[in-house]
Amino acid sequence: MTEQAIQIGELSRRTGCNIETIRYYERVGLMPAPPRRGRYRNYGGEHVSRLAFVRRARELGFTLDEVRALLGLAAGGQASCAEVRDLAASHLQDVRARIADLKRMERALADSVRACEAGQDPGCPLIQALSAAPVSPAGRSAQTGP
Amino acid sequence: MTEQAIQIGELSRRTGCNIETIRYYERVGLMPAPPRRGRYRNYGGEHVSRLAFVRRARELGFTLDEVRALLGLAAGGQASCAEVRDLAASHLQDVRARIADLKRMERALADSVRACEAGQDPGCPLIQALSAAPVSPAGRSAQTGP
DNA sequence: GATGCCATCTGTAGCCACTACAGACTCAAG
DNA sequence: CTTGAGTCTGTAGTGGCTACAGATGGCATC
Repeated sequence: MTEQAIQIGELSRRTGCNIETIRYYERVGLMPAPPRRGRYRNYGGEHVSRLAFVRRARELGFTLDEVRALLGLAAGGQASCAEVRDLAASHLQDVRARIADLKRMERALADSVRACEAGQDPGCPLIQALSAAPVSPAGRSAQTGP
Repeated sequence: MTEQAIQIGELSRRTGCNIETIRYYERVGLMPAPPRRGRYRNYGGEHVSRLAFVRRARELGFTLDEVRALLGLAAGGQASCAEVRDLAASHLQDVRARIADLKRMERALADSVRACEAGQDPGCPLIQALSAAPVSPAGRSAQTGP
């Protein structure tokens, strides 16, 4: 029979997911509490695929809440395709915003490091830049992101 | 006199830094405990610039530990320029790695959303992609990043 | 001098997504 | 019987804040 139950260690090996993380997913309701043999958890094929799904969604940067939503939609047949797409599209916007943020950092950092390497100034240019005052002495500033 | 002390609210306004965050920085040793008038904290110009420094470093994505290091180096004169540059360069590498990670996500997400929009497949292509099996059935995988 | 109101104070708990223990137990092999 | 690997529960820690409860402080107004 190919339908044998596996233990948490084997599930971990098959999905690349940490054992502690698997138990954590169970606690927060992302994974169902599996049946037990004695006190040991017993997983079947459906658990392997569900956990793999979760992991792949996480690798795409979805939050656990979004993953929960995706799991719900995945169970609901193809009627939910539009909802899935919306969720993904909105997450994509997030990701792009984060990339833009990081690119701003990258540019500023690269500039400073280059200035440091040129090394003409009196005092470290990077320290100068951090000490100089674009924090608007009379106004308030906006945070980086929501 | 321009040398008057300000309270935490005014410091917050001048730096754009949340009051609770200022107190948090004091707790974790990023900001010195200022003198007090009664039980109220009293800040001077040096606090304004230090906090502004911290905020700018944070906006560049430095961790609080790195900011601590930068503050130490900033106090140490120009001898430390090389160390500052190294710190910034290594942080720059981090930032670039994170950008690369996010770009991978972005590509995968954009592809899936596009497939969803084409909408030929039986079942949502995004759900299909998450359900399909590139999690290496026989091996283990690496996490996204440290 | 009593009242109202805002600012500030301390201390604690919550967020996210894990990760890391401590200390008990189960089970199979040697 | 012992040993060792695996699993169990429960709790606490990470980073970088943010939010709240409940107590004071100080000033203006009546």
